[in-house]
Amino acid sequence: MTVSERGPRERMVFSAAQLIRRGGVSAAGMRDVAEHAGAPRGSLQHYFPGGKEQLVNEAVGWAGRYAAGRVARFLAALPVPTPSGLFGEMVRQWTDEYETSGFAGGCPVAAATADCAERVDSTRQAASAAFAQWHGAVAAALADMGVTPERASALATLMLSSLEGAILLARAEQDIRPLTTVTRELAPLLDAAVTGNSPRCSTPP
Amino acid sequence: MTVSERGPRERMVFSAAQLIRRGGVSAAGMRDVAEHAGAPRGSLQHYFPGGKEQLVNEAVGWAGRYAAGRVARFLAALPVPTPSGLFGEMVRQWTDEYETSGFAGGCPVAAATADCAERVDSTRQAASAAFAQWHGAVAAALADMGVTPERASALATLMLSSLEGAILLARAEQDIRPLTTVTRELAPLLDAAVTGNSPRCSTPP
DNA sequence: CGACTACTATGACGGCGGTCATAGTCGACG
DNA sequence: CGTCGACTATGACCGCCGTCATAGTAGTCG
Repeated sequence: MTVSERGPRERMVFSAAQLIRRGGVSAAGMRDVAEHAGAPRGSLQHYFPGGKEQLVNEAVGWAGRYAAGRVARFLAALPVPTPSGLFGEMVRQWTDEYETSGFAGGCPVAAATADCAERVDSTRQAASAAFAQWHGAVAAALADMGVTPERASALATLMLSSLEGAILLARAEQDIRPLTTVTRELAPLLDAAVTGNSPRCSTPP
Repeated sequence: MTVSERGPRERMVFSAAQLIRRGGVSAAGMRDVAEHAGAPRGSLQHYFPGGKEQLVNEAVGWAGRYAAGRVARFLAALPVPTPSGLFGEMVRQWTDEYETSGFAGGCPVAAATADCAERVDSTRQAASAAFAQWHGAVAAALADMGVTPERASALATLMLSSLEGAILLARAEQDIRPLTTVTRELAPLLDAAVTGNSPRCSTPP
């Protein structure tokens, strides 16, 4: 959240991600990024000779690393690690933000994908890598909980998909209900995978 | 898919949705929309005096109506209606497109949400209405299958979220696997709701 | 001190995109 | 025929945006 400290270069990447989050890539002008980062405009062409494309790609990469890093911190915060607990924390990050700061922003990787996936292949690849990193972190966490690697990967995909989609719905409706709904509905399915039981049932009534 | 027939006004709305699907709202220029629709540029300001905002909002509304309409057609195509069967058809529409035509486009409502949700409230409302219409159609279909209204609504939210998120991942990775994964993983959970059993288990092994 | 590199500062340029203004076509109706 | 309304056609305007060019500062090393 803090923009201060760390070099101006990193600040600009961070600010780019913040602005992309809100209005997509085209709404994140280079001048805006510099101003938001409190950095001189002239530094943009110095640090990012590849132009906006490079800046956007680095912002997407930063978001991927950030999301993956959060997974570890979520795990550490859980008293007893469970798939539903992890997913709940991942979702809670968004409900907290939306409740305290409003529904201004979405996922920067999602925005970059929607805006650039077709035209700018390097950005699409950056988004793919970011999702892959995030997915890998979640899948590894699930595997640590005793889920088989194949199902861990599949469930991680399901978690990411549901979260991204719920973020979208929540922003459109300006209501966190989609987020809470997917958390609640997915919880039993997620936890069922950790027992090593049938994929369907976990705890009988 | 057909651009021909129907008045030029409707064609332009349709074309706008098509272009928004690909590169977001900012990539859908007014001149591009007119050209893509084979309509005269001068007609834009005649049919859409509200400017681009109106055009985008109508495109989003069109997409919502289209998605809701598809639900009914999917139901009709199913030999025996089940929640997982419906979801499979909804997903299949996307896997079919991506396999035959490439990963060029996503959901226009999602793109409009990501691009305009914060700045243009009328567009955000249009997106919310579109999602609501789509959600209502899915929930009604589930209720017809014997799912209680509350769970039908919750599962519809889950289906929409997972589908939208999987579309995003699929476009980034240029691979339909996220789509097939969510279909497979969600199927037992969805069908479990139709039996009226416990929310967790349906068919014991 | 001089030179060199890293970084900053700012103005200009070219293109694009939404919108407006103005005029033109065409059919209907009286 | 005249007029009116619906629609089409085009060019111009203005602002924004990414990029480039050029120059300036500052710290460092020889």
